[in-house]
Amino acid sequence: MKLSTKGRYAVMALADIAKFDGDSPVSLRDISLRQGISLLYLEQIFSMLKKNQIVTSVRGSNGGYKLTKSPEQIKISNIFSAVQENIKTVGCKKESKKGCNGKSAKCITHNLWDELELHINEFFNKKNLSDLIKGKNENRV
Amino acid sequence: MKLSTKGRYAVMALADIAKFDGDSPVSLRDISLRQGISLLYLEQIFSMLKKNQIVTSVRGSNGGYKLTKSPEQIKISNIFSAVQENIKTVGCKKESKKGCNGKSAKCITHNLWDELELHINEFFNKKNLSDLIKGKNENRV
DNA sequence: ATATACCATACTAAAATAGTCAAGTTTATA
DNA sequence: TATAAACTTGACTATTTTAGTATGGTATAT
Ligand code: FES
Ligand code: FES
Repeated sequence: MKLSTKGRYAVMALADIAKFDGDSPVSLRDISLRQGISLLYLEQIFSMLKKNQIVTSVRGSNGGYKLTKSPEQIKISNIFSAVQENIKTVGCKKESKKGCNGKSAKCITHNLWDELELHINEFFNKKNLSDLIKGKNENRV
Repeated sequence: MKLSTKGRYAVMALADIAKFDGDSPVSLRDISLRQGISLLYLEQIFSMLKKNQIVTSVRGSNGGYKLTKSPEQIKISNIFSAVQENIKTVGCKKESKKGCNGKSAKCITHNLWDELELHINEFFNKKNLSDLIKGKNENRV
């Protein structure tokens, strides 16, 4: 089990915007250069972030992206669900009565994975963008 | 991010053994039938569980597998690391000085993923097999 | 005008996953 | 002692997911 780059890059890029935020929007080109992420890949990611109102865009020369809210208000969970990289521990559908192995009842491990999912989502709900750009992270790229 | 079947099946199968534990060992054939997991896949998984002393095997007719310890003593984290399905949130090497994007420093999100990994491992350290076979799970398959 | 930067869709190589297949060895028991 | 049940090992493969590229736009500041 590992985190996908899509989710990680989304957070990384938004943290970059939060850090270099000013009057003018931040361009994907700058983020690409600073964070070492492919520009084309960033475009794909930001398309989703925009659709989900995490960022707004300014087109044209000197354009770029801005956060829709303050970094404190943007939770990691918001970002992950925007790029559709949700934590999905259980293989079985939540609404379905069927279990993960096609049986009629939920399996013996079902509650465990459900609890884990809750646990992780709690973590992502507690953390926001501003947590990343303050304190001991200050000197990070 | 999702859990692999290998890790989930390992826990499921061991919970099955814990539940049907008696004098005689539990055969993979029985587990396969009860839990709806491919027998051949189970064999692969149990090979690893045996190598890591989670189970012992009894060969021959009427053979099978037994837990090496009581269900209370077998933590989910033990099982996951035995089948090499460890949680690995960060893309970058722990010991390396380099970041996930090839840069010389750790990236701005590094601490976050590290914390998450710790968080998840804590959960898996707290949970053991006996948690699965008691209480509200009793009526589960 | 034109360069910069966002926007959208389609495509693809590589890696990981979720198994299967083949060919054994061991041992209880009929 | 024949036989079937069950463990053991290693290689193999189809499918899916991931992590991007590629192409061809549109909008706008200068
Ligand atoms: S994980 Fe939900 S039924 Fe098995
Ligand atoms: S996750 Fe470790 S440096 Fe980016």
